Amino acid sequence: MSNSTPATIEDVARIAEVSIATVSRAIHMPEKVAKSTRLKVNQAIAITGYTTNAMARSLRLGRSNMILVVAPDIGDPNFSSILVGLENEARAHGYGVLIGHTQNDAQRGLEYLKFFNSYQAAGLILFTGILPFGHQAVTARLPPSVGVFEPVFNGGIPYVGVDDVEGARKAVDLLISEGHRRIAFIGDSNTRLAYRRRRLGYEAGLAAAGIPSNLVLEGDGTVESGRLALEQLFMRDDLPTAFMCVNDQTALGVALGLKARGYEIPDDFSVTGFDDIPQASFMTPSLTTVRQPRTAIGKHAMALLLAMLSDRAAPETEILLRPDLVVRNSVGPPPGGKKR
Amino acid sequence: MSNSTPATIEDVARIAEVSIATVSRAIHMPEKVAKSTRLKVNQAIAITGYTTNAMARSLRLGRSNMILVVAPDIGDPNFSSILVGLENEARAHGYGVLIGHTQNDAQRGLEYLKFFNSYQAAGLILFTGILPFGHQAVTARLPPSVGVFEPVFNGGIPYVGVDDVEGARKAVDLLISEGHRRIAFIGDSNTRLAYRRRRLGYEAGLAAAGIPSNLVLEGDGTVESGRLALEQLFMRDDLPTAFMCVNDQTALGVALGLKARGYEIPDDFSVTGFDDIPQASFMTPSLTTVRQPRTAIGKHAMALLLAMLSDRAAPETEILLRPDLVVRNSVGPPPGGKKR
DNA sequence: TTGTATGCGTTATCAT
DNA sequence: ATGATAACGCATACAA
Repeated sequence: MSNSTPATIEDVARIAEVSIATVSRAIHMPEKVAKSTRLKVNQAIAITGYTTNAMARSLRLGRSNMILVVAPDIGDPNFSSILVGLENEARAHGYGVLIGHTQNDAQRGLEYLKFFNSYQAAGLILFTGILPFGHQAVTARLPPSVGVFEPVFNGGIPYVGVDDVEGARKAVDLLISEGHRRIAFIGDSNTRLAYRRRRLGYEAGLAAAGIPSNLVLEGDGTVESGRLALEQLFMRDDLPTAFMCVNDQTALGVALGLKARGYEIPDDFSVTGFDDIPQASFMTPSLTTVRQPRTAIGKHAMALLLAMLSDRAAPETEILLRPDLVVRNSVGPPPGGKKR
Repeated sequence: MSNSTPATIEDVARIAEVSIATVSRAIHMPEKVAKSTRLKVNQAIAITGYTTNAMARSLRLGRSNMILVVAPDIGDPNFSSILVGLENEARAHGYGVLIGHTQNDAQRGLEYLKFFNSYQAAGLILFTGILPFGHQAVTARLPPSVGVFEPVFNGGIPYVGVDDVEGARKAVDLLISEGHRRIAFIGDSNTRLAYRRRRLGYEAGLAAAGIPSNLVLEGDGTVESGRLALEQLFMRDDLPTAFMCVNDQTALGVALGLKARGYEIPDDFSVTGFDDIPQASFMTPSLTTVRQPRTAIGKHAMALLLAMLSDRAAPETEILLRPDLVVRNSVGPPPGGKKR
């Protein structure tokens, strides 16, 4: 059965009593081979337990069936669920997933470019908003690539993400429908497009309800920044009845700060987040937030990349998935009751 | 600069005006080559931006420098931090990390054996406690493999984990030192060795303090099972003052159940967990638990595997890292106050 | 429909 | 210290 050295195409050919060319054809172009021979070959494959040597194949083809997935931080809790989608889709099409994380280190990014080259990877999935390798030099002829979450700096690379505007809009709309009029937005001043779009959704919602622009504070997306923003608001004595946060971490910070000051959520204040990270459902109160369909994003990103590899058709440049509002317990009517 | 087709060893040889054999030597056995030639070669490499074609190399060597990491569920939040350790260590030694998840599906496991073969992976990191491929057939000659968290069923494979007994011991000892005497253990009836060991630590702690064996309930490690175990205890009207849980999920379930019944933690009951999953620090109250040094586990596992690959020395069979007790706010003295 | 033969880029063996 | 060359396993152009 499993002999010391893996069976090669020659072993199969010998047993099937055909040439190696025929074996190769039987595998890759079955219709070009007589039914009877095909049968013999398949039997021989079964007997030997033959598996194509991917290295030899890639060498011959000048391209491997591996996809390199580069993320700034593979330890990010959001990353794994995306990875699931990526991996499933890749595997289903006979591709392997090679992972690497850059730790936001440009040097490391360059290393990965070499790596990519060395492994003749067929394509690239990019998690960072920016190209991990020096833009200028490489941008010209980049391998088939797909971004996840947001456009890759310098453009030209299609990406799969979530409709942040719509997601944010759903959150404000909920708040407004509960009767809130003074709604603060705790944003993220980083340049990530996703964050800017969430703010856009917030503003659009306000505008649609005829509410003049409200309080916007920019943090940096961390728990701490949520807490800080809250303190600022208290200092300015300019309190909203609801806090709409650019992500769940920020919302967590706000919730923690509110609790520390002795307030109850959602009785005294309402809070919403964005992303639906795992702990969102375990906070007290559990957080009303906007869910990123992570596995689906991974799946779509990989599917798009694979499509680019087979067709040479110009890919869609942007695929936005529909985010869902996850209603939990951090939102209620404002203290004075539902205004209208 | 970055030409349409990557530079090969021949390009380098031509520019350096040496043979390809010399280039190869200059790279892999620099001491066997004259200093002056070495210099020329290095310059040529710099000029061309040459990177070894990993496919060709692997084909020639009969083995690639890729490590296959197989986990039952790469979406598990615990997985990513381990992955960081694995990836860093691998990369530092010039290895790539190929990932796959079996979804606990035996069929999928078999598929990965083929995959492993096809990619000529140099080694295997196993997350499951059991071999993903049919044991009997393959066990005989398995590739160099290392388990993570716990021994791989059927043994023979070294693994890196945490000292569960010691970790559990630290938790009971804390509880005991706070004055608790009636300490329930909510376990996990699954066959995972780690879980059994945690119970062992619990019993050892009790024994050391001269406390007769207490209440042990077996769940299945889920949030729900924690809640259920709690209900059973209430039904039996046989309440402890502290709940020591086999993992954080279970502890979460217990905490939720306690809260639902209107009790305060840690005033009415103390609760401990194990693992230190991300949400442990965000629960209210934050959970006192035992931390798995995840990144370190990954790092050690990969280091061990790599060592096995270079030395052919028989590896240590078990590496147990020291777990740390993370003291947060879910433990206090029992209601009656610290006894004796 | 099938077989023969070439080359993909390396490393290692054997000469020199 | 260096060079020529074979072989790794495969896919395909070309011949039959």
